[in-house]
Amino acid sequence: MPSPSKKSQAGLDSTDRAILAALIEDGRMTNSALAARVGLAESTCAYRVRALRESGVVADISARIDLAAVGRPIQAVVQVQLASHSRTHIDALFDRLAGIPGALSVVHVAGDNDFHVHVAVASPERLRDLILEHITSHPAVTKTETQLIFEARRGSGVLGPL
Amino acid sequence: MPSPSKKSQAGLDSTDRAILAALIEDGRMTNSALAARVGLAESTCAYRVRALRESGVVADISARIDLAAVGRPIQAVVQVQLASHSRTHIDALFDRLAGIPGALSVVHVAGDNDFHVHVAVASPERLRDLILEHITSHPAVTKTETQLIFEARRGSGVLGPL
DNA sequence: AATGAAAAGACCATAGG
DNA sequence: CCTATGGTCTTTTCATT
Repeated sequence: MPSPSKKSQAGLDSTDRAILAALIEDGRMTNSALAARVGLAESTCAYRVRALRESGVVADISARIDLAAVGRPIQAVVQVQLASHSRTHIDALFDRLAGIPGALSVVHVAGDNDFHVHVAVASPERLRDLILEHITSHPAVTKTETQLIFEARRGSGVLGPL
Repeated sequence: MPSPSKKSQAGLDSTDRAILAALIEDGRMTNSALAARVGLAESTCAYRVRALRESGVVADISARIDLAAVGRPIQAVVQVQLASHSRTHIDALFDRLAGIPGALSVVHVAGDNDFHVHVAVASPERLRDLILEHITSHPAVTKTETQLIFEARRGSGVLGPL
């Protein structure tokens, strides 16, 4: 009866964490490889993975693509300041920013600038156009601050020690 | 012979873009499902996907996990200013920041603050500890500015119109 | 929860159009 | 780029523990 599964937090035992780590490393790993790696039978492993996906612990499994290869070699962070912080304005702007073509992520932060928008564009001109057309054109936006990204890297992630 | 493949940029035709879009949506889609979706024979589709991965256009396929579910419900952006902008210092700090446990991404930007570090932590105390231990402790760091993240969303991405 | 085993399905390499 | 064929590996299902 092999199951030393330690629960270190809300419903996730060490086997689940091993599965998560593996799927972060390679989201296309086959179930059999995964089962071998975490030491489960294939059927059990498949069951666990399904449970993790259905419960939303695995939010999605998705390809990351080379931005230069799809014609968007320039990246920037555009910080956006709002005049009004009413819920309605925040929500509306959030939607609008997330919908910008080329927006990779939009973050709503506590601070002087309310949103950080990470964008990828084809050229500096396109960056200007994007900001003018989709951001500063909004009546509630008081200010933007744009920083060119020299290099972006992934961090070591979240499955090391707490 | 059915092949309307329009090249809109460097080596990528519209079929490739359809494949990329599908794999961004669901990186674990089977080759047969993908082939059906983009209207290719399975053999051809598999060939395309392999080419896209080998050429690095598909950088990786990876699971995104719910940060709260793994015990890190607090996110923040920590902006970091450096005293010296020598190549050596930049590189060293970049490595160090990317290695912080809980670091999701590290971005080197042109601006007053040189780095933006996106982190996920278990609690505000852990955030403080992380900053003190891994960031301000570095001799070249002159200043940090930290913003709590209220909400982070994915943008619409890069495969819409240029 | 976890397992093994069998049926169903997906994949790969190959050859030919 | 498509079809078609094997042979192999993978996933799923289910009765059992």
